[in-house]
This record gives sequence, structure tokens and C-alpha cells, in this order.
Amino acid sequence: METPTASRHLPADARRAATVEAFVDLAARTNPSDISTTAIARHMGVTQGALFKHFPTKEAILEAVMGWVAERLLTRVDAAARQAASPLAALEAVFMAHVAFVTAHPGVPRMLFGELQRAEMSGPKRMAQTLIARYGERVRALLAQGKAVGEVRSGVDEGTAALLFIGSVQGLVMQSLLAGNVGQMGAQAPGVFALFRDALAGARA
Amino acid sequence: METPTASRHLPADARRAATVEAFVDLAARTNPSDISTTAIARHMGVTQGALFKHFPTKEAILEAVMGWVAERLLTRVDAAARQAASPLAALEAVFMAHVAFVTAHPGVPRMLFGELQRAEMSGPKRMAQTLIARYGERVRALLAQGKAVGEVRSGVDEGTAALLFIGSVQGLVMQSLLAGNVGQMGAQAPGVFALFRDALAGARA
DNA sequence: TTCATAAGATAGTAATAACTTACTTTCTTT
DNA sequence: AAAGAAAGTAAGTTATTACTATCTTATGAA
Repeated sequence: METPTASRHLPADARRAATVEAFVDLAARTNPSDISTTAIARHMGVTQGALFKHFPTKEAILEAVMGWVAERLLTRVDAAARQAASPLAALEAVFMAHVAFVTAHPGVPRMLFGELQRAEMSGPKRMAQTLIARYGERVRALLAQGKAVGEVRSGVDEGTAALLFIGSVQGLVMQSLLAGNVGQMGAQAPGVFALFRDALAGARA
Repeated sequence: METPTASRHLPADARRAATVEAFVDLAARTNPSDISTTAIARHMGVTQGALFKHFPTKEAILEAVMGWVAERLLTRVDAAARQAASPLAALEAVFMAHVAFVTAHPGVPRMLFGELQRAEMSGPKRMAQTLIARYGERVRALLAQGKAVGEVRSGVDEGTAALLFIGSVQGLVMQSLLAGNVGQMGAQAPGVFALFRDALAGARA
């Protein structure tokens, strides 16, 4: 039987996973670009130098974190979409799943945004780009299905609507940063999505 | 007549202004939290130590930058709103003015977002908060006027719509970061606003 | 023209960053 | 039980950070 309490010595895989979780944890409270390797190590009860037994560089840690985020977020979003009855219902489920993910891990959007605005093309930045690109593809596909079914009027451009979709999550994040209260996102999300849905079905040819 | 070329010695006011502009300039290409005082000084052709003749601390520089942003953005936005014929036209003018401002100074939203996600309550963070709060107030006021005039249906919640309004700008910014092309924001903006407007006038009671 | 002062240069400081080296402890396997 | 590998520690390295102390030069008014 495996002891659930983390022993001092961990196998490399477990240590790498713990490192990623420590970073995501810290990012919920701190500006991700201000998180030092010392802070990561201290948060997981290990010496700073120990990290470099498992990662060649700090950037490699960030890459692992981005991989963790991409896998978990896309998995949840796909699961939410699968269970929905119609394209529009799928969009709503994706929206709520996205918001729930961000509520559980408030550091994630900060990380993504921070990496995107980086000037030089780093490994983590590339991973952030492909994550958002893949996410956008899924949203656009659902919008196209919605048009085919008649839930979304044909005049709507999928790229523009996907931009508004992602932007509305960004708006929720910004609002929660302003209020200093992550929990309110869940309460505001349904209203925001309802307004977004009105844009898809609304007036104008 | 004033020489437009910056001489080696500048009066304190001009040097402070030049410092702010240098920071905004650098922020267009670099993650703002990675901008060092050395980088600022080098970009304006002056020694690093010289900055501290005019600012007591680096945080004071950031505060000055935030002040610069708040004044310029709100001024432009108010001017745009004043010239419009109707509340909805004012909202569109504000949207376009905002996008134009961000296009001219791409580092600004990165700065705002970066300050907001800072954990401790610093001077610059407080200024970012009040800037966005004041901006949101203006948008909500225009939405209320739109409802009074009948341009916006009464079922729309102003807070939710303002969130979507600001979020849509965030979405444009994120999209331009993805593409690495700031200029495309201006091209995409009208379509995004049109979709937002459809939500205000659209279906559903 | 002189001269006080504001502005800048030079060359520091201590603190902290990421990363490394040399050594020690724990685990696994035979 | 012993040995080798894996994981971790402690104490360094160099580079960079924000900030400062001292000295020099340009500017503007008397």
C-alpha cells in the first residue's frame, strides 16, 4: 500500500508532478513571473537544488506546468461538450467547465497571459499558443455545428464569436481580480453566457 | 522654440515624462514585469542611477506610468463618447477609441493585467483598480442611457454587459498576442462590437 | 562672468536570481 | 546484506536586481 503522505524521497515522476502542483498552487496567490525556484522548493518541503535533479532549467518547469494545464483543461472541456444535447448546450457546458477550472486554479489564466505577452519565443510560450489555438478550434467547431442546426444564426462569424467567447472568460477573470474574490466568477458566469448567447441568436441579419 | 531632440540635460519634468514614455515603449515589446531600471535608462540614453534623481523608487515610476495611462485613456474615451449622437453610438466610439489606444500602446493592457494579478496591494495596483473601475462606470452609464432611449433592451444587466464589453477588448488583445500582430485589432474590432451590440438588442426577454 | 544648483556619470552596495558542485541519505535489487 | 543508483542537502558560483554615495558638468540668473 502506498503512503499518501509525501515521504522525503519521491520517485522522479512523483517529484516532477509535485513540482508542477506546487507551481500552480503558488500561482493562485502570486504573480507567476515572480515565483522563484526557491519558493517552489520551499512550498514542497525540499531544497532548491533538488529541483534541478528533475528539471534541467526553470523554463523546463514552466513547460511541464503548461503541459499539465493543457491536458487537464482540454480534457474537462471535451468531456463537458460530449455530454451536452445540442451545440449551444455544449458551448454553455464548455463555458461553465472553463470557468470552474479557472476558479479551481486561479493562477492558470495569469500564467497563460503572462507567457503570451513574453517577447522572445520560449517553449512555454509556444505551448500556451497551441493550447489557446486548440481551445479556439473547439469553440469554432461548436459554433459551426450550431449554425448547421439553426441554433446560431448564419450571419455570425465563427472566429469573431470565438473571440468574444474567450474574451468573456477573460472579462470574468479580470472582474474577479478587481474584486479579489475568485468565487464570484461562478455566480456571474451564467449571466455572462446568457448575454453571449443572445448575440448568437439576436437581431441583425 | 523648443528643440524636439532630447538634449543630454533635461529639466526634471521633462525627464520624468521621458521616463514614462520609455517604459510604455519598452512594454510594447517586453513583459512589463521584466523591465529593469537599467533597461529603462538605456532606452532613453541615460545612466541607470540618473533615474533615481527623479523617482525615489522603481514603484514610483510604475505609479507615474499608471497615471499617464489613466489620464490619456479616460480623456480619449470621454472625448469619443461626447461626439457620438446616441448612447449606442457612444459605446461604439468608446470601443474603437479603446482599441486604438491599445493598438498605439500595446504594453498598456499587459501592464494593467500584470498589476491586477499582483498579490500585495501596491500603489500601482491601486491605480490600475481605480482606472478600470472608473472605465467600467462610464460603460455602465452609457448602457443605462441606452436603455432609457430604447437602444438597449431593458432585460440587459449593465454590470454583465460592461463585463462583456471589457472582456471583448481583452479577447482582441489576446488574439493579437497570439498572432503577434497588433495591427489586426483595428480590423477585427468592428465585427466584435457588432456582435456585442447584437447581444444588447437581441432576442430573449 | 560668475556661481549656485539641478542633472548626470561613475562606481559602488546588499540582496536575490538561477544554476552547480561535492557530498550524504534513502531506496531497490540481487 | 551489500552495492549501486536515485534523490536530496549544503554551500557555493556568477549575474542581475534596485538603490546609493561621491564626484562632475551643464544651465540659468545675478
